[in-house]
Amino acid sequence: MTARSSSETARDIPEATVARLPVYLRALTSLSEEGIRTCSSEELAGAAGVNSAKLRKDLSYLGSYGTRGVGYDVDYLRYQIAREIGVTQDWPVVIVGIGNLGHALANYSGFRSRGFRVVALLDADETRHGEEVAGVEVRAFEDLEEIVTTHGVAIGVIATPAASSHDVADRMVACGITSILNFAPSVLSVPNGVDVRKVDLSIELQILAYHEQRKANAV
Amino acid sequence: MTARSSSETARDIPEATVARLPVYLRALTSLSEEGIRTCSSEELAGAAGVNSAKLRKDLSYLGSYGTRGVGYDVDYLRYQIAREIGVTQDWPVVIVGIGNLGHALANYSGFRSRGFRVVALLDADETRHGEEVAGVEVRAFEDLEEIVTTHGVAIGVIATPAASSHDVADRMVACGITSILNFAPSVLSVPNGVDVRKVDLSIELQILAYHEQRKANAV
DNA sequence: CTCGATTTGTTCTCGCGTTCACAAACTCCT
DNA sequence: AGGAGTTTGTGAACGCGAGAACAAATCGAG
Repeated sequence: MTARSSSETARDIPEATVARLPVYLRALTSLSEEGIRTCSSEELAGAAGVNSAKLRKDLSYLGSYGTRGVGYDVDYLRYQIAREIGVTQDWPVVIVGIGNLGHALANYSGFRSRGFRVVALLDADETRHGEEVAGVEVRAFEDLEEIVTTHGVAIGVIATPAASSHDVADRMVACGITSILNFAPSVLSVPNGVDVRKVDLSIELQILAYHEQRKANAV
Repeated sequence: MTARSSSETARDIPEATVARLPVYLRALTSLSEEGIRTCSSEELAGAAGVNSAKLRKDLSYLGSYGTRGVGYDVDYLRYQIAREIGVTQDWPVVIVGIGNLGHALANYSGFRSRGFRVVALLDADETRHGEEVAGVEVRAFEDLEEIVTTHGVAIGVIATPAASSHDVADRMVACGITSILNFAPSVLSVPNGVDVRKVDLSIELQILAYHEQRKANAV
C-alpha cells in the first residue's frame, strides 16, 4: 500500500544501530578535525567505545563504504552517516518550557552544530514572554501552531514539569509535530506515527544507585 | 571468592528490568498520592506505559509481592521497589561543571525527592567559586577528593564540556567514585567496577531526525 | 463449604542484537 | 606479476528480552 520512496535506500536499519550512528558520526568528526583522513574499523570502534565487529555490521546496513585492506575514508563515511541520519539538512526545533532545563537546552551549542535550529521558545508563564534566551525570543504557548506551520517544525522538545507535559504533547501532536523529545518525568501516550523519546535524569541516577548498592552488598 | 551478601537478595535482576523499576516506582507514587491503595498489574502497566505481562515478569524478579485475584498493595510494592533500587537511603552526589546544564541539574527538584542529595558543585572556573547555586556553594574542582571522602560520595555527575570530561572522570575514579553520569558528549573509558551512564541530548534528537526523515521519504 | 470469577507468577516460544570467525578484496613489497 | 599481510563485509551461533498463554492461588457469593 505505502509506496517506497522512489530512489532512496529502502532498507530499514535496526533500532540499536540507529542509536549508535550518531556516536560514530561524532567520532568521525573528531578524527577529521585531527586531520586524520582514513581509519580502520578497529580505530573508529575504539573512539566510539564499541566492539569493532559491531561497528562493521552497523556500517554494513548503510552500504559498503569501506575498502578492504585499507579502512574507511573519514570524511566520506562521515557524510554518508550524516545523510542516512538526515542531519545534512537543518531541522527546526521548538522547545516548550523555559525553566532551568529549557534554558540549558536553548543554550546548548551541540544542537546548532549538529543540524538542529531552535526556532522558538515557548512558555505558559506570560511574565517571561518577550524575554530573550540564546538569541531567541520567548513567546506564548498559544503561538505554537503558527510557528510550527510557518517554520515546518517536525520536532518538539518538552521541558516542562510533568503535570503540563501531557497537554503540551497533545497540542504538539495536534499542530502536526511528529517527533517529541520529552524531558518531563511522565509517560506520554501519542497516536501512531508520532515518535517519542524520553530522557529522565533521575531514572538514570536510580539505575546507578541500584548497581552501587549491589557493589556495596558484594563486599 | 567474593562472598554474597549475608542475608540480602542475591539474585541479579536483568538490566532491562532495572531500567524500568524507576518508572514503576514513579507510577506507584502517583497512585499512592491519589489515595489508591491497591492496583492490578494491568492498571500499573498502563500507568507505566508497558505491557502487563512484562510488568509482572519484572516484579517477579523481586519476589512475590502481589496477591492473586487481588493485585498489588501500592505502598508495600512501592517500598519493595525502592528498597531494591536502593533509594530508601540517601545518596550523596557531586556535580562537576556549573554551565547551563550543571545549573539546571543542581536546581532539579527530582533528585532530592528521589533519594539523591547534591552535596557539592564543583567548577574549574575560579571566578565562580563561592557563588551559591540551589543552596549549595560552588567550590574548586581540587576539593573533589576531600568532599568525596568526607561525605562518602559514590556517584558523580559530569556536566562539563567534552574536552574536560575525561580528566574529570579520571579524577573522580581516583577519588573513589564508582558511578558516573556523563552529560558531556564524549566516550569515557573507566576501569572495571566503575559504572558509567551517558545522557547525550543531541544524539536523542538525531535519532528522532532519522525516523522523521524516513517518515518524509515514505510519502 | 463449594463454585465461579479474578489476577498473579511462570513457562514457552519467537525475534532481535551481539559476537565470533572467515572468506573476499585490496595494498604493498619484491 | 605474484605473494604476504591487512582489513572489510557477512554467515552462523548464541544469549537476552518481549509477549502470549496458562496453571496456581485468592476472593466473594450462595
